[in-house]
Amino acid sequence: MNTPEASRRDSGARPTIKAVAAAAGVSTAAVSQAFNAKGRISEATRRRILDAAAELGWSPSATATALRSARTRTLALVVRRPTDVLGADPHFTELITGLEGELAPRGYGLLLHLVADVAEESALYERLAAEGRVDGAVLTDARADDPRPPLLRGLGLPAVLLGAPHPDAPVPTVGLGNQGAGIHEAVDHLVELGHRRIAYVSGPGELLHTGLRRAVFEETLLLKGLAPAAVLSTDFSEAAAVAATEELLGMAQRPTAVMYANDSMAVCGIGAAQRAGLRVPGDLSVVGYDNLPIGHWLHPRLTTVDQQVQRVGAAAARALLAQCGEKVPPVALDERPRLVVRESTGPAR
Amino acid sequence: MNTPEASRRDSGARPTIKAVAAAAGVSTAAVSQAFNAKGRISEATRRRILDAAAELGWSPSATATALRSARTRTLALVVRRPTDVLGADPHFTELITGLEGELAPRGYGLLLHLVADVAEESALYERLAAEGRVDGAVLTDARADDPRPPLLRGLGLPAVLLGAPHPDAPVPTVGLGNQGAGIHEAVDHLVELGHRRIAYVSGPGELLHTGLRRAVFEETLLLKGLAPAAVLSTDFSEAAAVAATEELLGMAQRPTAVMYANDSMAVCGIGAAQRAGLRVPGDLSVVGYDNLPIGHWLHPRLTTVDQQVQRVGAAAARALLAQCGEKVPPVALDERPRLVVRESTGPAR
DNA sequence: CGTCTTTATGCAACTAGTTGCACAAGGGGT
DNA sequence: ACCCCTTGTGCAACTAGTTGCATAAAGACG
Repeated sequence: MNTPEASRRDSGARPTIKAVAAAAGVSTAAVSQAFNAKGRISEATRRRILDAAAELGWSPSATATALRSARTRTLALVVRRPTDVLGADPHFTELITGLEGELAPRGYGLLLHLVADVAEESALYERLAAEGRVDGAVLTDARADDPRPPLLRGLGLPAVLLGAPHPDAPVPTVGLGNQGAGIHEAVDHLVELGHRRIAYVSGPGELLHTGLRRAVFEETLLLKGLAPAAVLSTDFSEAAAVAATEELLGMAQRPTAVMYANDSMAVCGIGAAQRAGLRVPGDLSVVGYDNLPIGHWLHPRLTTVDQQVQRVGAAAARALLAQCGEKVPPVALDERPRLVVRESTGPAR
Repeated sequence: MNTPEASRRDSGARPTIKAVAAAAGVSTAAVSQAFNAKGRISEATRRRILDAAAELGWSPSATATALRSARTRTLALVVRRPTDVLGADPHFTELITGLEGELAPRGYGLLLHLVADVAEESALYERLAAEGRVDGAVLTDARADDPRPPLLRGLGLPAVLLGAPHPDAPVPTVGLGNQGAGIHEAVDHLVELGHRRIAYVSGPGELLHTGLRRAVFEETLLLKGLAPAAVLSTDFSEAAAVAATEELLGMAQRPTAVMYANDSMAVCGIGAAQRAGLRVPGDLSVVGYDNLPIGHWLHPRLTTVDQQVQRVGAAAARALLAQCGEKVPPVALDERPRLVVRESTGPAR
């Protein structure tokens, strides 16, 4: 009834460093030193302090430590989500998995926020910085004239931007090198299958990665002496993907293959094509982007471009931790996005 | 070159309450009172202080406030993710959306953690509580003899458990009432369509909601004088869903309809059936659970059960905030899970 | 013109750790 | 036996706000 275990649990108030110091018969300074492996304490004293702390179930208060050190051991991830798109892209789940894998073992936490637009996102960073709530931030979806890197730099908040590495960006950029490689491969693949009328369904034009991929798509086709059958922009929503697909299928010379800016849209596109009575890949070949797990299990299995979102997430976490003063080896991202050929692409009719 | 704007941005160190007090010609106590609408300050002084703070770009340090008040204005969401399942279920994205919608406007943050199993999850709560990093936690996936509610109660950490409301649980449970209603409706729907051999693909047996739904499935069939064609348990992974579907399709008397414990598995099941040469719903009817956005866009569109994950998330956030001392009206969850009939179900052959 | 009351403001202690510096104790060398 | 040096430990100040209590200022009233 009165084991140390029980008494620890029962005491409403959390134990403080003073309680531990009293229990071990030392000063609070000694307790602090024992926990931080600094100063000079005998191994015996150290043991005794650690035992007392374990007995009381004490860990240093994150808040007090943060106040003193001006480091919260918390990083921010802000996800921008158009109000009309209900669920966020599973892409983010993958990214978070990659980030967490690096943060958790080092005692860092990930503070997640959802915002509607860039203005709200900027206001949030201002608040997070002013309140000192986080040590750094991961910026997703780099866009042309992105206001966030200069903003965060001005706020003195470490940050990494996900996307194509860019030499003179205000904040370090993390992403697979040669971002266009996957698109290039995909176009090659389709052309080799005999496709000549290939369309591209892009994301919002202001996002850099989407613009880049679209440009690579057009350049690669040009190298083959072909012109795009069509290039449509969407807001990444499922509804827009379906609408774009229907528009493509209604063309006088309809494309025999469509490449989508992400897997979610590709899946919707396949649905739209099938609903229109077309067979994939018999009548229409489809290529996605991201290599989400679900693509492997659909019928037909989705041909897509793997850009290792998790790995990029891990690299971003490392880069950010390094900026926060942690001694962390960087993750080498020497690979490039790669085409994963599955069943949604086939010979042109 | 030297606007207040610029000088604010340039000064490396964040301004403190002292700087604001000095700028406004008052004491730090007055600044604190101005920001917290407590004590008695003249409106004129208040204005002057607020202006000075705005000028300097100052907000109270979240860390210092947290130390003094013993409240961090941060809640934890721990997602348990089997190591072999790569991406987390989009279900969580919906849940997070619902939570964030309530937390953000009140200045609360969501600390997200991913863990491999229950042991790791418990250890994490112990650490979060000992370090005082969060004010409360959202517990997902209630399981039989769940160790987490008593643990969090012992740690003195407010919590809400998502799932079927349960009167004498150690922590409040938030979820739609009459959890079985959706399954009940779905079985009715299938039986009306003439199905007699209906199978159920369940999640891990130790999860309460999955066990409950499976039980309701069996009871409802029994009321109709039918027996389940089969009931299989999986770990919620895509691979397991495909394996279960293949097993069902290989039966001597194969089922004419399959109900899955979530949409992700249902989508994989449709893929597996189509790959086996069956048509959905012509040869096999499929019902999912969750009403993920993607289900609306597939071909065939997925018949599923809507359990309003976002709304439940919002209710959970409110319930937790109320426990943390915030004055928040509770969200009424008088609705029940409802069947959404789309195209993946049809008459039995 | 002094005293009482009301209102506004500041002082100082407090939250829970961390750390520079001073000091004490013990051992070894001369 | 004395001194010095090494090692271990504690005091007190510091991080950035918040708050109870004291006090000052100003107006009202006798």
